[in-house]
Amino acid sequence: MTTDKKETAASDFIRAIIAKDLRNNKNNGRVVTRFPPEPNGFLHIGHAKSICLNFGIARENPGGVCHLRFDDTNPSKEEDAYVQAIQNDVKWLGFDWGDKLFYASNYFNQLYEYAVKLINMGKAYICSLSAEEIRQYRGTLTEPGKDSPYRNRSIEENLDLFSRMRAGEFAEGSHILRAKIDMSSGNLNMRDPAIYRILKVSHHRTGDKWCIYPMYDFAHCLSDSIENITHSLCTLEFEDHRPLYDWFLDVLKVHHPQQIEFARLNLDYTVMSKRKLMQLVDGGYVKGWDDPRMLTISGLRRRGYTPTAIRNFCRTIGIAKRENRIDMTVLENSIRDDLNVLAKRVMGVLKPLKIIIENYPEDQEEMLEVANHPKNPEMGSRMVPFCREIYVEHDDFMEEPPKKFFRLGPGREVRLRSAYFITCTRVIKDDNGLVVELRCTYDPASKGGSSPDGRKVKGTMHWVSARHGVRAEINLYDRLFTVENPESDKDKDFKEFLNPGSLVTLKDCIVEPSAAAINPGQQVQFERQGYFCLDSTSKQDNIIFNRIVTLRDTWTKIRKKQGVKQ
RNA sequence: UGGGGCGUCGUCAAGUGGUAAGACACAAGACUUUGACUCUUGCAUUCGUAGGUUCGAAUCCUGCCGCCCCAGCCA
Repeated sequence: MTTDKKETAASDFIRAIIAKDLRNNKNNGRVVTRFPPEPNGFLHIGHAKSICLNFGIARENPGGVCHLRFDDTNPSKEEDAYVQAIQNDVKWLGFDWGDKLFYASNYFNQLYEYAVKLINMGKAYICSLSAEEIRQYRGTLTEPGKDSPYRNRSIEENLDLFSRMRAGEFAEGSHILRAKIDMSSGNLNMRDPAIYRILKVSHHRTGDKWCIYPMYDFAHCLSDSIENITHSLCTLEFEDHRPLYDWFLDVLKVHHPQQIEFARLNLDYTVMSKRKLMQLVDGGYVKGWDDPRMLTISGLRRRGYTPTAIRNFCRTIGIAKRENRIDMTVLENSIRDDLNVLAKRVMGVLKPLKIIIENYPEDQEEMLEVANHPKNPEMGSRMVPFCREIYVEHDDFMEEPPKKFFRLGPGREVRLRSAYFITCTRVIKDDNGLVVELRCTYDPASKGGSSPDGRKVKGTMHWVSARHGVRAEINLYDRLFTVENPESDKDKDFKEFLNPGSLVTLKDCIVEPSAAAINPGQQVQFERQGYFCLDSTSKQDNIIFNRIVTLRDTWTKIRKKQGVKQ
């Protein structure tokens, strides 16, 4: 079952370009895209945008394919554990690369040959300036750079030096292969960019075979070309790199994919870069890459998000070139939409308040039938135990109820969902004056939740039998940061805006027996509270739920408004 | 005094010369054994701004303003 919104076909400027190319038979009618992550961290919701775009386009076009290619040209940052996690995440999101799994490192030999070819064409040279000197020679944003004194080495010397770089004869940083383009270009990327650097680091796939590694600009365009990619989609910050992407392919006269850039995703109240997410993980601010507060794919999965919800979210936000910052409510809405249809309803009390129903026989217990879904009878019903002692939500009782509060209060009558009407007769407090227990009476005629005399009660509350309920721990998650854009303050580190209340663990929640029996990974709705799932660390004797998202809460809004007025 | 982008509702986003889609948010109301869901209604005489072309401009032209990205041997 799925709630994918296919009826609204995605349409954006990239798909428009591709459709036009197809009409003009530009690539013999082929569409080949690729998703090219660097295996240096976990995928996040921003990557999901790119995954949905690239794999989505491939899926939408007959014969379209999307490659998964690991852009592993910097072994000092990359690990095999990340390539495994990334594959897992892409699959989980619902996409399939078939046999099109590649690595830039697969092409190291070819890339090396292309570099040699460039040298032979007089289009690349070995520069022996230090990193610092290269920076100085590069010029500034407003001033042109200067030619390297090594720029006019002979082809023979360049060839010799390059092969010796490869052979490991030189120290890191002593030499570098550069493209010979234009040191006065207004585009810094064209000022003789680095192509190969010496890195005496072993690579997660090629081991110690190489001690020189190609740079992104060189490796990426050629990898695209080698794989016969037709449309190479990337984010806006690579716009400046496109002339270089084109330069390599034009000079080498090889298949030339079209690079198209789109705006990356920004979401309220979070950060969206692998570097920053890594800081949160490494600094212990969260409990790993899959911490449910993290907007990583694995974090969202553990939190209880569905692939469908994430895909729908990506469709909703669209693809364009302007900078954007999406409301968190859009993401939340996408999971509510999906789970509203799919999730079984159960009852669970987060902050228990005990009620003793004084006119309910002490030794009586009964099973009450409760529907699993209010709109979908096919989801059936279950039997829920009821007895004289029950728990209700502490927040559902107020000793002095304000206007419009239609839950429980002294002398008030409410409905217990699918059970009975009860009336509060007495409030019991502890020494500090805190309400610790309620005494009520019930109306036996109201069994099932309606009264034969037709009288109305405004409030309906969830409840759990105290004798039968199962104790559970529940993690309530809130946004990770307290401000919309934690990265906007240039004087403060983004971590200063971490929300101390982003995780609140409730240890003494009580849930109905059937809730405790759900499968890991299955989502349920605790009525009136929100959507939850079992955490991956949940055990039979220590049940742990994660709150995925709350239900929309009009009452809280009303209360806040009343608060403002007072 | 460099180069590259972008400016349409609070937030996203359609629109590509014919008179401003949709989504989220928000507001009002209906329904309701979840204050949920669902439903109804409202929400840009206006498209950064000033001119120009045109019968007609968010769409074409010009000037101006604002915002973002680029000086890794990261991707």
